[in-house]
Amino acid sequence: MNSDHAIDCLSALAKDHRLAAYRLLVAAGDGGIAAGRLAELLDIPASSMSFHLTQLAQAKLVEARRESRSIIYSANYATMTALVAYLTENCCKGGCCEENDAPAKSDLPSAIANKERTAP
Amino acid sequence: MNSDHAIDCLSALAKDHRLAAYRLLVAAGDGGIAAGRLAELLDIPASSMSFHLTQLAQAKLVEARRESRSIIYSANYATMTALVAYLTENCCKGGCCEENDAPAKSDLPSAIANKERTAP
DNA sequence: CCTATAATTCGAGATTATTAGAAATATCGA
DNA sequence: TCGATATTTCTAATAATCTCGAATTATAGG
Repeated sequence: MNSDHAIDCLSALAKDHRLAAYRLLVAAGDGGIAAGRLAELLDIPASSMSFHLTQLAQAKLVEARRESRSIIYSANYATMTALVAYLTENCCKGGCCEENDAPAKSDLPSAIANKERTAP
Repeated sequence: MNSDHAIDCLSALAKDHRLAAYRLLVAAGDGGIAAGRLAELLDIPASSMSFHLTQLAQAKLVEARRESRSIIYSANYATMTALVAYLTENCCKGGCCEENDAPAKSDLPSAIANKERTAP
């Protein structure tokens, strides 16, 4: 996971409808939930649900499979695991989270990370 | 951490300038970085930097302290720890992340979580 | 008190996201 | 093939967010 993908994931989860949908999918497990059923549960129009599911799918947080007329969505746990690892490794250095063995090669551009003060 | 606060945190981190700023603050440790220096490092106007720092502060991901004329920002690790815990407990159930001892009382409204199908 | 420095707040414009109905696509069963 | 169901794509309106210069507030040092 690089910071661009992390931002995609964070954006995808940063909206109540989508976080709720994602949590329902996690709770549902590998069986997943059909798009229309999710729209029903969240009480939003099918086209809006489709829009949100596209965001989650683009971030690879969920996967879709067709099953007869329905399209069944399910959580992609690998991406969430990678997101949590990214946050732990890049955003907790030395401060939070119990252990920090992994050095986590930074993708902060060195031009920024090492930039010098103009007037010391 | 409830889902509202989680969404605040996710939104705050879901923008490149803010994620970069947060990561710089994590790297800087408790010493923190002054607002103006962050603006300089990220190459954006002070007013824009201030806008982003306000978002991070509202989510409680960073803290501000005045030090003479400067305002020094530093990462609040407790919030990131809580966010990672929220994601692990509520968004990984049974699927990702090694262990899942904590049952994590859900704040999914039961009206949604338990809603019945209209046509079974 | 005055000036310089460091930040924030204000305000308006630009950009990006979200919503939702209507139209289009795909599947199934008769 | 036809009609019903499930979903996505298109479209346009609405809403939210981001940007940044100008004005404002706070601190420090003559």
